[in-house]
Amino acid sequence: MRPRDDAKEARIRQKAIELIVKLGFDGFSMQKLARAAGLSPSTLYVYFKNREDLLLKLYAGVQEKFERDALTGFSETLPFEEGLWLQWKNRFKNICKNPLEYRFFEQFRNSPLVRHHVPEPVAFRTAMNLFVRNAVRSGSIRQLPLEIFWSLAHGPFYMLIKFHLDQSSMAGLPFSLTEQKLKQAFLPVLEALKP
Amino acid sequence: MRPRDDAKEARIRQKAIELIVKLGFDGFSMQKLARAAGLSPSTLYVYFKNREDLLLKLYAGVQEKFERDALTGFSETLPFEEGLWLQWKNRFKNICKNPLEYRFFEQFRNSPLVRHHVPEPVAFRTAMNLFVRNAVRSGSIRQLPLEIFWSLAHGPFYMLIKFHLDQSSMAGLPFSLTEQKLKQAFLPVLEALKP
DNA sequence: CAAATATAATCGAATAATCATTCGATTAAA
DNA sequence: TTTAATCGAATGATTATTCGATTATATTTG
Repeated sequence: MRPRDDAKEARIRQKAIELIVKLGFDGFSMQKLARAAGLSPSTLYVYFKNREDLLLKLYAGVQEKFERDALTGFSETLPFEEGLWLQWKNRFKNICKNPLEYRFFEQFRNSPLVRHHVPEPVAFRTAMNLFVRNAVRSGSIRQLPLEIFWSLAHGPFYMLIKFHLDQSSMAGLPFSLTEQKLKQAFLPVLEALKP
Repeated sequence: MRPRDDAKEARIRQKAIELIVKLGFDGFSMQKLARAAGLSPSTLYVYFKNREDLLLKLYAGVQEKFERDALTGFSETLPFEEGLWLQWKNRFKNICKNPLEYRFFEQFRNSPLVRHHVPEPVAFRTAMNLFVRNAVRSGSIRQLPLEIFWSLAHGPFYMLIKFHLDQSSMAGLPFSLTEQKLKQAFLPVLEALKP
């Protein structure tokens, strides 16, 4: 019996993300993917049940990787400022290292496909929420509904990321995010969250 | 000579947005649109040069409407707190009144199509930036790079909108945004921006 | 004012390309 | 020897767009 080639599946996934970021979901097709990955269209169906299954697994894979990497060095018991800053730094690094994956992720999340996505175990989310509860209990931050808290704690971050990836130029020059600028936004966010 | 039917074009635009929100760009086709709008596929090409032209004009139309409505009652010379709160309220109302348009807008902005979009006159953006300059000069807020300022001033808002439209449930119940909750997020944002 | 004309809107059908998926034959490795 | 991976080709459906015929209306003419 012939074994399934893990490297081949990884190549398919990688090429799929590249194509989708370049062409969008509507420009993306199984035949184009097969050509880009250097194999026959029918081989794709060995690794994925169909097109939708491929897209959903792509999304699940990217999400899992981003969440795992965001937890590097993290603990719910970290002091609040330190823990939140670590989250910002981890996510910033991961997005910079995998910009295509992030663009794919955002494209997927804003498409109707996301409704077919089977949600993952809530481990990541509960870790984050535990972190907030500890911070409230220790008096580091004020008590707020979770959605409001996270919008304050991460909203600015993700808008900076958007500016960065779009190379947006609000002032004269195209914007490029650095860890220093990240910090410049982080300190005011702390002010917003203080009790 | 037979006149062009403005109501028909409006119906096409409306149905197109509905279909795209429901099916995504890849599920959306000219034939489906024709059927939904109750006309022949070829009639679409009277009103739009081709599929891409349709999508770009759809986007431009939605953007223009959102920006125009966001300026209702607004002036660059408004006191900072009042002006920013008006922006939040205006945008919140418009999104609640036109959720499909907003979803389409976000889907488009996160797709590669956005690169083919010819940017509009910068009137809106410069109005906003003038507003910030005035606020800095009057000492209402601290001086920050524009991108950092806007990420602080609007990042939390748009994340709340996302929670609202996704009916996200971080706590037990699905999240639904109200003007009161909006205010609850707005006050800390002011803290973040104070000098 | 009524009738004729001009013209763009509209339609249904057709075109060629591309789509997702399948199938039978072949290949490679356990 | 067995068996799943792989392939090339084929399937029928759907795609964007076009075309010639028809329709409706604004304008001009009688």
